[in-house]
Amino acid sequence: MAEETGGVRLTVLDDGAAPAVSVVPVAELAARVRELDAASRPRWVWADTATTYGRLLRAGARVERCFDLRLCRKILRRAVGAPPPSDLWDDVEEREDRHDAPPTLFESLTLPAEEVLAERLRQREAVAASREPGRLAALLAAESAGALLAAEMRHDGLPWDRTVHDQLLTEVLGARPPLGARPPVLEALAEDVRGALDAPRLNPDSGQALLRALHSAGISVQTTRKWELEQVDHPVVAPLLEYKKLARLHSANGWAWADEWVRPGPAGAGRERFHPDYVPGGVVTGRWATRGGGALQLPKQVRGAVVADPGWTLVVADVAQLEPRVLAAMARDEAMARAAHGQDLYQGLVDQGVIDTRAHAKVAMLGALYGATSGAAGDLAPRLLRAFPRATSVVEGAAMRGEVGGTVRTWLGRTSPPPPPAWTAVQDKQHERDATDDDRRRARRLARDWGRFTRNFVVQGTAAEWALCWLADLRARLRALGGDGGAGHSPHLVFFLHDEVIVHTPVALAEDVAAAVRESAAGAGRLLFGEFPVDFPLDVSVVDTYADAE
DNA sequence: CCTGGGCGCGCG
DNA sequence: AAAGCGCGCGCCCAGG
Repeated sequence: MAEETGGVRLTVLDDGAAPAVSVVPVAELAARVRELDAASRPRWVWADTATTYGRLLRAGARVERCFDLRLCRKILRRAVGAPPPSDLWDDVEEREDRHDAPPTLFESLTLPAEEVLAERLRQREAVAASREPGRLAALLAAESAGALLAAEMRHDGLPWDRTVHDQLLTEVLGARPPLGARPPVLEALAEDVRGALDAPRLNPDSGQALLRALHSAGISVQTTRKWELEQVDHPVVAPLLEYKKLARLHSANGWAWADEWVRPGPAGAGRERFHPDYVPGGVVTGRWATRGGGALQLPKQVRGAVVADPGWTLVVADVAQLEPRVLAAMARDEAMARAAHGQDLYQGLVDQGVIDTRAHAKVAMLGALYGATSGAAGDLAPRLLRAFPRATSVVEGAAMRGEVGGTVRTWLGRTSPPPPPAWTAVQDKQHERDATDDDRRRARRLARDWGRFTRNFVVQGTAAEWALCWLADLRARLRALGGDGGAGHSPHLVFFLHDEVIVHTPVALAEDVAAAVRESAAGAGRLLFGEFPVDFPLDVSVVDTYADAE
């Protein structure tokens, strides 16, 4: 599918048949797409899902499957260096690399029909010629399914009760202030802070001024971070920490935020909608990012404003300890999979006698995934190595490749970026004749930094692939439960956060949805890791408000 | 005046 | 206890 002036060009490719080309006027597009999708469940191919599918959604059409050429190209370029450069795509890639593209450019990425077809062929050849075509193909399909879902969730929005939100804000901040002013409670707390520090003109939003005022009052902190302030015994600490917490709420998810991101919902829904702008593939590891609205940082404080429509409910599900489970599976580490059997992997480590307490198990495991070297995590690392040599070798191997400037790949073949030129320059410098100890220290430090990145990349990236497979399968199951998948009357996904989903569903279907969520999780595990015995247990709650999910 | 970096904190 | 991964965003502040 390619957009043209006044219409959209559809080219139907059927194996063995000649391509059938038609140009559909925009006014007829939705009906035509619905008809084709129902008749033959095609895989729609287009340059960019946000552009084209966004338009289709607004016109009232949903589709089952697609290839997002822009996202697939990004993956393929890293993974196999193909498809080859092309002037038409270079612009897109450059803009993405520079991160300075105005959103409007992204939102209207269209290409000539010939280019869409040519690019699809180039990508198909690149996959076929790759080392593991099956896995890469699965990754491209999952990425594209994610793109469909992101567009749908953006379009449908997250049910949001502005009244609850406003009450919540007013309760803790006081009445809404004029634009740019502090709410009364914040102003009072600022005054308390000024009094306690004897700094009458202090603006507590200024980190530098605050640090100076703390020092003047005889408080010797290095930073103004929360955890450091918590160690200090001084009357300023309580009001200052409260100020920081509320100031954050006010600026990040306050009234101004709601004005910008919450809009009226569909007619008859009764509830408004928060419309975040998800960016599939926006993180190097394959996780989604967001652009505006901060949907991936929706604080627990305001989750009470996420409320189902009357007659509807929310099914909230999250995976317990996704990343260590993914590591066990990709490493084929059966000992670790045994410890991961059941709901609580960290307790599993204790029960298997690997580590003494659950708290230690958590610290040690996260340390292994992130590359902690010091503190409790560093001390516990040898125990994990002895208990789970296979899993350990996967992350250690990834770290070693990163430290020497190599790249690593996720389970399905998403490839890490090479280190930046400045990194390589520093590594080269340390071997020159006039290199100083300082140069060598710097090079080693940067090498270890990059090693921690590649170490985490393989696990975080594979976890993101699991989550995409989970989403794609769940989306299909929900469509089957609810007819054509329109958001008006059938269960649909409204939120996704790395290892957590929210489905908005008519109350009568809540149990079916909960079952679907579990089946999809099991299916994602089998799709990626076959019969390797690793569980992906979910915490599922059926609630009226997100705040009530555990 | 705008822009980019640093900081701090929200999320996983 | 407080560093080890990936992000976005709002705020200050220095530099142009």
